[in-house]
Amino acid sequence: MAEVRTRIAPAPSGSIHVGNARTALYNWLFARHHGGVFVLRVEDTDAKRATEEAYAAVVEDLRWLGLTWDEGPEVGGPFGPYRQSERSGRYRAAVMQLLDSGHAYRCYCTPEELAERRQRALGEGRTPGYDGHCRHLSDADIARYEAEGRRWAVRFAVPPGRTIAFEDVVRGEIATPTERIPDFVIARADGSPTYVLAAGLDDALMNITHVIRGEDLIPATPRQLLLREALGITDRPVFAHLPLLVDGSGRPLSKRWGDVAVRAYRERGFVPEAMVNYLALLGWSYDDRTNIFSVQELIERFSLERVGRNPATFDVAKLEWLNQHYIKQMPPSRLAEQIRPFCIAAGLDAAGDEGRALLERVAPLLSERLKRLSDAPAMVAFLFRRMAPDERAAEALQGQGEYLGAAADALEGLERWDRADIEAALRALAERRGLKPRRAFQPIRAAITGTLVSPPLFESLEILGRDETLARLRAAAGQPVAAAGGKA
RNA sequence: GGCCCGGUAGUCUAGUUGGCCUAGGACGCCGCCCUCUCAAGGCGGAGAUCACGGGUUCGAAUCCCGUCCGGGCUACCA
Repeated sequence: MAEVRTRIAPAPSGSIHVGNARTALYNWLFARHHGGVFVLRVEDTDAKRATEEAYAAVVEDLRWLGLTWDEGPEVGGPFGPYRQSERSGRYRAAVMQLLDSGHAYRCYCTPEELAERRQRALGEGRTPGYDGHCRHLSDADIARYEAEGRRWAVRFAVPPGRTIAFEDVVRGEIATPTERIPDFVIARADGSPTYVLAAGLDDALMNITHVIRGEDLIPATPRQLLLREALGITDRPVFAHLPLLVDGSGRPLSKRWGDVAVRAYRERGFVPEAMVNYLALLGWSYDDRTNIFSVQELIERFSLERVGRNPATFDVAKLEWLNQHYIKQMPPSRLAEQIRPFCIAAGLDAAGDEGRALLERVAPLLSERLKRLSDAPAMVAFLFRRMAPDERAAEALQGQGEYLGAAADALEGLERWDRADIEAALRALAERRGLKPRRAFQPIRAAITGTLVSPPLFESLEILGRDETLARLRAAAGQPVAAAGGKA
């Protein structure tokens, strides 16, 4: 096989949809697996939506996912430009060629006329596609339309009596009689190309060998094949149409259901490794048991043959499980860096060196407790500020004043302030009082963190520091606090 | 309406040259163990008449026919 070339061709309408992210991932994995080229082509022909910010968001998302492109905007390549807005000359030339060769014709029908005929066809139970009205206009008709000042679009003249077939890697053969393909628009009245023309032509011009895209584009495929043929392009790419991603009720993922933008997942504390792993599993499987794949493993194992055919439901719970897995694997120092922005956003003073150091120290306690990076602030807030006890903590503190004072006393004289000695002192105290560990430590946790759920207690106290620990215990005990040196 | 694609537990899926499937794995859920809380980890459990109905066959999730359900396309959107 010649060099494999795949592409992702997003419309820059902001942060990319997770469905497009999956399509991008499969294209990328396929290219990497075969040592081929992954192309990024921006379909920004719809000027209304294609803002620079939206474009930047697309680029940012792809980079975040790690889907580096070998050719495309910002990196260039031999088949550029890679933004369709800069390729209009090529589309125009193709349209002219098709017009000249009789493969396409001018259509003078107005949108109103089309809508009306369409309605009528629907009302009479007929197939609503274009009726070929302008396909064989007489010179007189044309002269009249021109005299009326009508604008024209260009339609492809679909040849009758043929069947266009192609072999879809995931679905097998798909054949379409040309009778079912109405003459479709390839250039709008303003001269701009439609998707079928632009995407199909660019795929050919850029030597894309494997077109991997959503199954919503299956009907576009025979049209693009027809276009290639009419343009004299003899080779054709391999097609693979991926099943759609749907929500819990089987509908395509939409804003109504929840987060559909990749950026939303990043902002909600998911890490790219988890996202990539999860997306890979959504429609593809390697065997009957493996769920965890590093990017390298995905590249080695990915194949279109093992892509499924049925639509997949996006399940945040499984994504979270993977996210937790990758967070657990992360070196603590990296985890500390990753959670820092979330802590800062939550209002914790984690921006400076002191805050950074604090996060470095708690990170090991967090790695097995975070489903999302965004869970971190709530768990570490007590290290940055004193917390008013919540309802359950307040309850646990009832009548514990004397005990908490004793705990403070037990800790005050420690020679070394480390986890092991803190634990030994508090366990000894519990022992003396005949308290079960749970009953002994929860009041202390409540006094220190303001809650009954926190990172492990002894480590937490070690990190908090002696002064602040004693101050909080004494405050909770109702005792005067002797010159607490900690932050409050 | 027409054409196309799909239908294994709540979810993702394995299995599709028919027998190794009394349908395997994972997430989630439930229980137990561990335990200073929460997690993590270990162990165990519930959960699928393989959409439904026929047929072929000694034998079907796997083959054939029909039905139902879901989705896509049917745009001068992509």
